Amino acid sequence: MTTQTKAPEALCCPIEEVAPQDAAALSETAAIFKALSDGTRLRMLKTISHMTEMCECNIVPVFGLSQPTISYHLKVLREAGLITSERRGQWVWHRVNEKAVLGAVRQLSELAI
Amino acid sequence: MTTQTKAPEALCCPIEEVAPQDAAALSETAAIFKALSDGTRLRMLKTISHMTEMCECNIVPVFGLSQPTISYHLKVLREAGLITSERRGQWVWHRVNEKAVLGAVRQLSELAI
DNA sequence: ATTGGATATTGACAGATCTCTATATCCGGC
DNA sequence: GCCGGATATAGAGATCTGTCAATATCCAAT
Repeated sequence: MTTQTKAPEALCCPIEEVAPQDAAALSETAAIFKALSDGTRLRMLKTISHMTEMCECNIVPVFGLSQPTISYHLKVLREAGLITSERRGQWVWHRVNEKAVLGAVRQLSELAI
Repeated sequence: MTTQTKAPEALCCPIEEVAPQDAAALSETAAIFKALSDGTRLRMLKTISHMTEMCECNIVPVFGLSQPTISYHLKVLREAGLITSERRGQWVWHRVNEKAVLGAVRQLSELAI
């Protein structure tokens, strides 16, 4: 925050901020993208989506990572709202939350307008 | 990679990996999402998109961050392919690369199928 | 109640990320 | 050629992230 740059009005574009409510929506979207920003988590999502639903015991052997690490990634995805998890007896089943994914898709699309 | 979990065939779903070429595409997509996973960068993208194109001297005063930090974020976005930058005289103008954004949109959409 | 397998949590560590200050580079005008 | 403003790079520090081993918790079956 040191070097103050001053743009000549005639040559540079006028300054315009993102509206506050947009900024709030964007930071929520950023949280979703943060969850999506890891190759392992993306592959997990893709795999779960493809299988419709999966339990962790079947996710673990696929990714070459420890069970706690997979559990951690599932938690990140869950807290971002990208998957839902349901316990059935001993196992916990995970599925992709299409609504959340499509919400992110929409936010992202708007950047290309 | 310690605790081996073994799922009973009858109760758990069969294991299925993501195809290698999909995995490669996904890790490329993850790189784009990594660039999108920061609130500041998302707001920058939104602002640039809204203004069609912007030069850094006008981006800097909007975000309350130092010029080098903005320069860094622009570089991250550029290296992810999300913006293109063109020098005109003293200034560098940035615009959103719609193609890259839409590519990410498509990858993301497929997770919700 | 005890046992064993599935999942979650904790603590630790290496590496990445974001931010700054300071400085360098680039470019147009004088 | 020099100066001043715009942009880029380098170095440093604080924080966040992904991973593991160890351990705790939960559940069904015995």
